[in-house]
Amino acid sequence: MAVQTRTLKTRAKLIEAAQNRINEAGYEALRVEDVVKDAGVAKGTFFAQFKDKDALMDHLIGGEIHAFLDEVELMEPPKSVDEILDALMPSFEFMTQERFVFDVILRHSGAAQNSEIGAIAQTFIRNGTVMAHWLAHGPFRKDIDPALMADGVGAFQIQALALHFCTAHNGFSIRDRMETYLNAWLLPKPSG
Amino acid sequence: MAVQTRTLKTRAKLIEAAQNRINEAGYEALRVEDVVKDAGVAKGTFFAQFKDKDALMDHLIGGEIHAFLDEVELMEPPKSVDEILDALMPSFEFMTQERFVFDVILRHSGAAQNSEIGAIAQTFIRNGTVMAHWLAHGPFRKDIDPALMADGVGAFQIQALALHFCTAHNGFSIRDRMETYLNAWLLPKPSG
DNA sequence: TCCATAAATTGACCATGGTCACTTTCATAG
DNA sequence: CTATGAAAGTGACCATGGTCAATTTATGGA
Repeated sequence: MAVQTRTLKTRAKLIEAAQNRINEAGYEALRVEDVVKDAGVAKGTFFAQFKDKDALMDHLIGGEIHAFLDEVELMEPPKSVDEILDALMPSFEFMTQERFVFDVILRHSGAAQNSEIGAIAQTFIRNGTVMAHWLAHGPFRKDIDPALMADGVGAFQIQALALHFCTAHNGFSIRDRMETYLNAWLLPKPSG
Repeated sequence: MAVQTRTLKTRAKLIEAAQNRINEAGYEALRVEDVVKDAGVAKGTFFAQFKDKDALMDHLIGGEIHAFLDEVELMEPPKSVDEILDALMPSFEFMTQERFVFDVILRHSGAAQNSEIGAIAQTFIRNGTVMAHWLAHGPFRKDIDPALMADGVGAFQIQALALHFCTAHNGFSIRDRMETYLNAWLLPKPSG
């Protein structure tokens, strides 16, 4: 039998309840019990809709990041490292609003361990595609594949975000650190 | 009053019990209840010794990585990307033995959120120091700070390990992917 | 030696994510 | 319209990490 309308409504209720709670108290404070109570369904129903709590987080956080990418995709390809950073900063701010959020992103960034690819993992792929396109058409190094360059940007992104939460490495903002990384990665000058 | 001998013995018993369990069934299967039962202490005692289960994991996994670094520090500075990879591969194998282990490492790599730096975070710092020394003395690009180069190697390391667990990106081994990354990062040829 | 105080330990208890046998609701065939 | 099987939903229950007031044990001074 096909999926019933009922199911979609239930799912929507759960997502709305969760989003409201998050708007009130942040991601970390979200409790499944609160969500099902607000949504007016039983606990088991939650887990019929989402494999686990993390799957809901993936959906919600992934959704936000996708929204940032919607903006980003409308932009002209950047002409400099600085312009790349202008494009990336909004999503960086979202990702660092809570340590918890970044942890969820980290867990899902590599990819879904359970074969099916989640929303967050998708954003990384999408991000890579956009970035590769940009890098191929901008004033950056030409000795390596744009896809590889994009891959590297992703790696440095994670690194810069991770160090942001690190007590030891402070004094540098994420943007400053990213600028250093990207200049060295996208505009190497090994002769000078 | 000072720390009592008792405490050290208790801690040692807990660590030994945990390590035995891990040797039997792996990291993911470790249960605090089993550990305290084997060690012959109450549950509360565990949490007097370790802030939480993750702190024990940090201690044990960090310890293993430190052991790899002990080996690595005895080596001659590598003369090529290939030799760097020879040095790194053993710890990569440890880190990828279980998805769970890699997740713990990820969580602690950035650094301890709770101000005090943990064993895994220490290994990343130590790794950076060794790597910076190597890179400063090897046949690699000279246009950027060795510490920055080392930072980048760390970032690519995480990336390569993360992609290893990614369903989508397979067909490449960690070593192959790292080789591509490091050649592009340490030996850029933007003119050719 | 004995007491006072701090350190260490205990285990009942709690918080919370997740499961599953059972019930209810829906869609469709006859 | 009803029977029937599948999909959806339920909530008591479980697993497991973590807490804390109460208890036991060690230490150093009088």
